[in-house]
Amino acid sequence: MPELPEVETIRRDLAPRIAGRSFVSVTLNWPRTVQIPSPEAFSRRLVGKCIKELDRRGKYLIFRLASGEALILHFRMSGSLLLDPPGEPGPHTRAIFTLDDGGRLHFRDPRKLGMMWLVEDEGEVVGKLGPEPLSPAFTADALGEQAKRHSAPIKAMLCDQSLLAGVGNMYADEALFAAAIHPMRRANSLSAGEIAALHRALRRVLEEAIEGHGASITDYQRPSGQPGAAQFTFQVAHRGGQPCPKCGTPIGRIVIRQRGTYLCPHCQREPECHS
DNA sequence: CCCGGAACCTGAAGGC
DNA sequence: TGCCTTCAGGTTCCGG
Repeated sequence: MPELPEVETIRRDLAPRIAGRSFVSVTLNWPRTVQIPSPEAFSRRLVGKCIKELDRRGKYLIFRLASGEALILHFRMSGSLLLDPPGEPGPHTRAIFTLDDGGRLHFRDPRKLGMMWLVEDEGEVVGKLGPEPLSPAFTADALGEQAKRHSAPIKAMLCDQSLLAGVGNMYADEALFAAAIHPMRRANSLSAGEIAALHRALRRVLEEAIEGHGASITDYQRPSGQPGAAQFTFQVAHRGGQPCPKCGTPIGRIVIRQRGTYLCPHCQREPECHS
């Protein structure tokens, strides 16, 4: 599931290879991936357009075009973007972008939940996102102010894209474990010390995952087809039943807001039971 | 405002 | 072995 570190890896891998290239053709095998405009207009308008730069906002990958338009991709659960994959396009290839140097970009997405947009104003798609967790603007104070205003479980707050961009299920669990905070704790119950620890943990967990080129838990792969290695550094995420690296207690799994949540029941103490 | 639940999807895993 | 059910989860939308 591509979250911030996975999308950032795709951006870094791809940027030097496709900056300055133009689209020669666009083939849509699953047109419903396209949100804006119509699939026909999407393909037609992309042809001939030059890629100025690749950017990322939260979990969105943004192709800034020389025309001023933006091609935006979201990978949701199972999407990946492959550059020049060997052989014929696989059965899960939903779109193929051919570039003017012969390069081919395959949008692969087994579960068909991925999305693409071609827009004049990227704010139309990414305008409502919260701050980037790795930007200087995201301070511990900013996180604390945010937390004060929310009584929801802290994990739900971390995963809310309008409050913080790019953190999803896996990295929220990892950050909360690193900060020794139970994911069910109400956001506005966290002490200043806990907020500071959580802020540090978020940054460290995301930076380390980027260094590991993302986590290949299920379908994610780098544009080269290689897997990432960040999953090997996970302490709790997707490690139910295995011993906690800090204390040896078996990692537990609970459900918060319909999402599987991994935690150490010993290191991350339960919030007060209010019967 | 806050929350739960469904919908979108299909491959994998579990039950019988 | 094989069919059926359930689950996974990011985002959006609907309803209580």
